[in-house]
Parts: sequence; C-alpha cells; structure tokens
Amino acid sequence: MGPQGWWPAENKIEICLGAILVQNTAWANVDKSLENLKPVTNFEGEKVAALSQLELIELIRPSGFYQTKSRAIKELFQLLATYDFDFTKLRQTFGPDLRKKLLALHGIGEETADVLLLYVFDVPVFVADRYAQKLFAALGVVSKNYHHLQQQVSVELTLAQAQEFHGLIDEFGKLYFKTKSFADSFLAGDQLESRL
DNA sequence: GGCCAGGACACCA
DNA sequence: TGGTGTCATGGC
Repeated sequence: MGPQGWWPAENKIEICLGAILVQNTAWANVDKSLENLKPVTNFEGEKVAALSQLELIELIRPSGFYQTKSRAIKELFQLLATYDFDFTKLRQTFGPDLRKKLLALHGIGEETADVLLLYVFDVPVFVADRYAQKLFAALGVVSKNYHHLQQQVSVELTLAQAQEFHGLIDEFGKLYFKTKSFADSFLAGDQLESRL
C-alpha cells in the first residue's frame, strides 16, 4: 500500500484535537471540525486552551459526541498548558506513567492515549484498535480486548516504523473490513496472508 | 430510512 | 472482568 504518512496534520496540537475528535467517527466529519477550529486557533495550544467548552461544542459539532469530546479536549489542553505545551518536558516528567496520566483524563481511553503517545509524545507503541484486532484475528491471533491484543503483539519498531504500522493497519482495515460480506470473502482461504 | 465510522464511559451482573 | 446501552453527526 505504500507509505501512509500518518498522522495527517500541520502540527501536534492538531493531532491532539484529531485524536479525540475521531473517536468512533468518520474522518470526513473530523475534517469539518478541524476546518472550524483552524481559523479560530491556528492550531496554537494556548488559543485552544482558551476556548470555553460551549465554544468548543459549536466548533466540533460535526464530529458528534460533542459533550464528551469537548470535555476531553478541555482536560487534555489544561494538562498541556501546565507544561507550556512542551511535549518533551511532559514525557520526561511523567516517564512511563504518562499513559496513566492520559487515561485519567475524562474521554481519553486506551486507544486515544496510545495514539497520543505514538504521534504526539514520540513513544513507539502498538495501537491495538479494532482494525488491528480484526487483522490479527484473521492471522490467527485471538484477543479478548484492546489490552489483551497489545500484550500479545510484541513489536520492536522505531518510532517512524510504529507510526507507519498503525497507519497501514487502519488504511488496510478501511479497505478490506468495510463490510462483513466482503471481509468474509476476502478472508476465505489463505488470500489474506498472501496479500500481506 | 437504517447502518456505521480511526471510542469512551456509566451501569449492571 | 465482561457485556450492554448511550452519546451525535454526516455520508452512503
């Protein structure tokens, strides 16, 4: 499939916003919200943090779940503001506990926390999202949930490789797991393995 | 008109 | 721990 160049964004502030907005939402709808946010914030951390939750709700409405997402954005950017939007300082301060710190924020679960680690804090982690679970299930790796798959898949990758890995898995998933009927026919026999 | 997207959370047993 | 309902918009 070639390089996917994930995550598509101008800067890390935009990635933070996109990571929350894309939760169970088609990217086309995320784009609408980002287009609303850009002229208002220019994707500068301080300007995003200065927005009220009500203002955020109006701007991100096209992405749905605006109550939860606006609160998540508020909480995340409050944390970031405390460290002057210095992602390196934040990572060094919390070290291995950074993931726990992110998970403690309302509206940020395992997948979003890992996406932030991978694309914002430069930590090479494996994002065990739904597409990854489907793909690895097709390859014979049965997993109960997010955490379980993450434990089973041990990847030693550089940061750039880990970022690309997740992008490839999701783009692959969009193509081949879109409909169940297609997935069933695609997964018949050993076609998946040969294509991989 | 129904289904679902690059989830998370509250509630329940 | 694990399963289910709910949150919401827009495209197909």
